[in-house]
Formats: sequence, C-alpha cells, structure tokens
Amino acid sequence: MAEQVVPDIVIGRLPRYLQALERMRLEGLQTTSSLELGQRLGISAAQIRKDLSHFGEFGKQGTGYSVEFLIEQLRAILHLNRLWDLALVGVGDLGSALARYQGFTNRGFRIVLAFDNDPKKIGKRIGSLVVEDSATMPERIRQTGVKIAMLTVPASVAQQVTDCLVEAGIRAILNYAPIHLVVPPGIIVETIDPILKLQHMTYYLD
Amino acid sequence: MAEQVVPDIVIGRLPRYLQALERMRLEGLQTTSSLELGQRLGISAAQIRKDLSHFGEFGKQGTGYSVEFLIEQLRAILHLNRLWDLALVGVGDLGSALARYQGFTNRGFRIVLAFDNDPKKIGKRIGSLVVEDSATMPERIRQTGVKIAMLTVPASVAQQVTDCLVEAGIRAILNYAPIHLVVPPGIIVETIDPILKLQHMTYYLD
DNA sequence: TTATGTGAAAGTGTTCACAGCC
DNA sequence: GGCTGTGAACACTTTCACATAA
Repeated sequence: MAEQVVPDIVIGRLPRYLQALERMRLEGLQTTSSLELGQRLGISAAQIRKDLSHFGEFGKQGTGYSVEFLIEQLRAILHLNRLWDLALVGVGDLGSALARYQGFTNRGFRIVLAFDNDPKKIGKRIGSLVVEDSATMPERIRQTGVKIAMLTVPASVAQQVTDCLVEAGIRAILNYAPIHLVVPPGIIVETIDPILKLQHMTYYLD
Repeated sequence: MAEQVVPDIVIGRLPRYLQALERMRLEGLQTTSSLELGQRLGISAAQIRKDLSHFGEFGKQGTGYSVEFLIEQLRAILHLNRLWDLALVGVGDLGSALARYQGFTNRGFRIVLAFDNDPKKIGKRIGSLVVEDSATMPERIRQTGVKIAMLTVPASVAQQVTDCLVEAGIRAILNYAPIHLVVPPGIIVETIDPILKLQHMTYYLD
C-alpha cells in the first residue's frame, strides 16, 4: 500500500498528527494508539488508521504505534528531515511578529531573508535578520535558493509581489494578504485570513 | 429552497464570495456572474450557484447577480449587518500586531478588550485599547457581553485560558496557539497555525 | 485480548447538463 | 443569446466491521 496519489486532504492532517505526537513525546509517552491520538485531535480512530495506511504499516496489532517511530515516519513523509529556509516579504506589524516568533525552528523552518520597500525599515535588525530592500529580492532569492515565502504585504500589491516571487524561483507561498492569488500550475499557495474565519463563525452566532 | 441545514463547508466559502464581491464593488462593477466570481476565486461557477441556492434565488437568468444586492444578502446570512466586538487574550508580538491591524473594522469586527497577565503589559495602550489584567477577564467579558475571543497566548496555557473564556460566556474562539482546544458542544473554535500550513506545503516540495 | 490495516458500505460534496426565464 | 437554479450523475471522503497479527 504505497504509490497511489495520496489525497491532499490526507496530507493536510499529517502535520496535526505530528504535532500531537511531539506533544506526547514531551509528556514521556512511548506508545500510543489511533484511538488515543484521535481523541486528542477530535478525529476518529478509523480515519487516522486509514490516513497512515497510505504510506505504510507503522503500527503493531495489539500494541499500537511507537510515538518516536511514527514521528520519524511523518517527518520523512512531509520532508521535514531538513530545515527549510523561509523568505519574509513585508515587514509591517505582522511581518515583524513572525520574524520574532520562536516557534519555527523546532518545527522545521527558519526565516533567512526579510524584505520591505520602505526605506525606514530597510537595514532594520530583528534578531539575527536584517531587512533588505525589495528591489534586491529576486536576486537574493535566487542566490540563496529559498523556495518558500511568507507574504505579509498589503493586498493592493500582493499579486504583483507574488508574480515577482514566482519569477525568482519561489515554489510555495504562505499568503497573509486578504486576496486570492493567481499562480502558475505547480506553485503552491496557502492563505491565512483571520477575518474569513471570524465571518465563518458569526454565521453560527446571533 | 431555504430551510435545510446548510453544510459547514458551504458556509466557509461565503466569506470568500463576500470578499471578492466587495473588491468588485470597489472597482465599480455593478453586476457579475457565477462565472466571473468563480474565476476570481478559483472556484467553479456551478459550485457558486449551488452554494447560493441554499439561501435563496439571488440572481437573474441571462443577467447574473447585482453586486450590491448579493453583498447585502451575504452580510445578512453571515450576521455581518452589525459590528462584532472581539476580546484579544494575550498581548505578545502577535497579539500586538492584531491590536494594531486596521483591517477588522470594515469587515465587521472591532477589538474592544485586551488582556495579558504580564504586569509590564497591563495598562499599556495600543491605539484606543488599554491592556487589562487577565485576572479581571471573566468579569469584564461578562460585563461587556463580548462573544468572540482571539487567543494569542502560549500553547502551555491555551487550554486553561479557553476553559476560563467559555465559563465567562465566550461562544467563539479564534485560536492562534498551536494546540487542539477542547470545548463544550456549541462553542466554536477555529485554529490558525501557519506552521501546519508550511508543513502541508513541504510535502509537495523536494 | 487488543489494536491494526483494509475492503465494502455509507455518507458528503462537486460537477454536469439542461429546463426555464430574462 | 446568456445565465441562473437544480435534479441527477459522478467523485470523493469517512465510517464500519472484521480478518489478521502481536
């Protein structure tokens, strides 16, 4: 049970499994079951077993899963056995908060480049990062080979900055601008817009 | 075609329709079609028509939809014909960035309360907000009747703060802590964890 | 006995395609 | 002619339930 195309919706759950497992490891658990993992995440045991079965047989009947082993397998599947470099594009309030966030490193990521087009911000230091001029962005991204960008620029320029990032070799964009980005096939975009989530919730409130 | 239970996945798309329509209005468009709206969002025309049909017949055959009218209908459906008050819990880097974000107001929300337990932050002003002591949180939330909270506290305390919020009458939580929150039935939680999205994307990169 | 991995069944969601109306 | 609203067809996802193995 290995080389089918695994549904994207399954891939989307794997990082959550990984997160729960890492928490279990921290708590000293050595073994777990689909039932226990599911209860922690609000997901059915059957779904967890089915999801994992796309990639191999990681459990032992009667026993469950080794926490450590399953973490390693998930990290391999998600290509997290390396540290991924990120470019931060736009260093406003949100970009600055992301630049200071300590939670990236032990989950597989680090910001290595930061850009802004505001002369007041260029040269500014945030931790070990120095904000660089957006004008040099394509060159610097190509030089460093960074493949993932976090986009925290105003919506009004998000699409044109995106085009520029794609042209420079970026292959995945985490978009914080409240707008749908158009990209060529093969480029991955995920959008985070908290207000869409708030508006989703208000449907259920009165 | 009105009073079925509308699938949650449909509700989740409505805010995106609203966002695209508001952009169209800004551009001066008075009329649109399911095709045009879909192209802007990367969604099929059939799906948009089907989604809207859960709530009524908003279009005219041969003509399409009035942008202004459809905006009004969606705002009514999502209960956005009022301004929703928000409580911000945790005023670290991310919480501060949210407090300063200008994009809430014209999409139906405003932050009216902010809390932290760090004495250095209590009393601090951010725009018109004053950071209050977490100890007074339940009382203040009850007084003001705020129903929605944005949770930007460390993962280690997120669950206990959540319990406290629910006890105080909060009915919806936008959770920024990288952890699965457990809440009683009827309480709505949406989680925003950028690293889950990054880890989802790396599956497709090499 | 316990808990996995998995076909089959059930349940959801999306797209098709066209009657009906502007 | 153009575009909506919608049953029917299709596709996808989840759950069930059990043979199998530790």
